[in-house]
Amino acid sequence: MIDTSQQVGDLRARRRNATRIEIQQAALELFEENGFEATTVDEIAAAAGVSPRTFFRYFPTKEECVLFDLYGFDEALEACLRAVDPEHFALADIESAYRAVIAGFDDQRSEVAANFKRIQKLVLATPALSRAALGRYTDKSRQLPDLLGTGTSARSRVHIRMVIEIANLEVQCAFEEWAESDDTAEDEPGHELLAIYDDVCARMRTL
Amino acid sequence: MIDTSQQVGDLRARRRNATRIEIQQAALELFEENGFEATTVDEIAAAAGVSPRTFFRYFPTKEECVLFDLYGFDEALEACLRAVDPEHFALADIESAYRAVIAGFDDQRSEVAANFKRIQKLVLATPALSRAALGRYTDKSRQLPDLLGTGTSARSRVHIRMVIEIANLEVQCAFEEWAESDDTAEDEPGHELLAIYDDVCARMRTL
DNA sequence: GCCTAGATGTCACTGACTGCCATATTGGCA
DNA sequence: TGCCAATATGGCAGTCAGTGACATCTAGGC
Repeated sequence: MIDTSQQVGDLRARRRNATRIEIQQAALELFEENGFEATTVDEIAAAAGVSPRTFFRYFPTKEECVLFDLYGFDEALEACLRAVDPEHFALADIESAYRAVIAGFDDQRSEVAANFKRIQKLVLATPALSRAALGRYTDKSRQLPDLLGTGTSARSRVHIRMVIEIANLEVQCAFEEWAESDDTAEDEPGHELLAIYDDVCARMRTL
Repeated sequence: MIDTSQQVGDLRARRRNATRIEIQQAALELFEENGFEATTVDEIAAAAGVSPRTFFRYFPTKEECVLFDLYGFDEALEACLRAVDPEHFALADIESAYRAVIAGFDDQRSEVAANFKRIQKLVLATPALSRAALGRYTDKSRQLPDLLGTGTSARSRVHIRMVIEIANLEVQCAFEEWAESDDTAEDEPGHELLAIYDDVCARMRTL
């Protein structure tokens, strides 16, 4: 029974993901066309061919239909970080974890990368989305200490959080520079991003 | 004419500030009593003796009636930073600016500090307020580069922003530790905060 | 081809926030 | 003192995000 329901869930999960992507694409087009504020959820739902109520079954907020982690990057990051020893936790550890995720993100052909850049541009241009994206980063930086070390002291928890926040800042800056960078004549967008990320990390060290 | 209106504005501004404080106090009590989400703006307005419409003339959002900078700290910080040379802009510059603001905040007797701690605790306990507070910090980190250097390059603008974000992170951590610290037997709350802040800055250097 | 879980739609509702217009207050001036 | 004009306030109607409840529909497994 459990196996059956899980397999069914697997099929349904794929469908759900497909619907999510459809809604997101409809939303992105409307936001790019008319702006985030001027677009209502009802319009997005209509464009995606679902009811407004269904929209909120897929995304908890209007912002989240842009920011939702469709490709499981958060999970990939956590997997990378679980291998790290919480006692000797340094900035380099998260940096390499992020690096691995960004590299894998490069492997998955440019369609995903293009969508990401589209989203990133929209986020940069929309205050409400910037705030929501920021909230996501911060949520991460508060969840990860709990996930990493259970027996660590309060002092080291703060240390871990600081390290994570700085790593998040690096990623944010890298994504921003990447989104602002010239689109013309880009053969390897993901690699490009990786180079920008490394550069930002290097600059961070010269603080 | 201009002088007159400014003097009138001065008197009215003081009244407006008084009303703002009244609304904020009413809001704080209700939030502490029933929680942020469970409290409606209508209830706050009623408790403060104004109409709901007037509430939104004083604060743009429900969150802002907690976070609004009643004491002009942002302005004080900007004043401290204006004296800095944008070309040789280091983390220590913002740190000392924040330090000066926090110290001045200590001078103004403990009533202000107590209110701040109250607010800080509420913010920590309320996700919606945490996000809004975060947004404020980030807005600052995007405005200050423009304010500091007009002729600086894009590269140094990013550098300035990074420095500011790190400084903001230090302040956030310090405020959090301060709010979480024991209330019992505190003679000098502001000085206490200053010590915590210095400690956080020192720890940040060991990243 | 039925049976049930999960997906979807509809409806009604709350609550934040805004624009508009009428009214009340108040500081400054004749 | 009493009027004028700027400003503050209230009331009202409306938009829109988000939620709960209930009915219906769909599709996978037997």
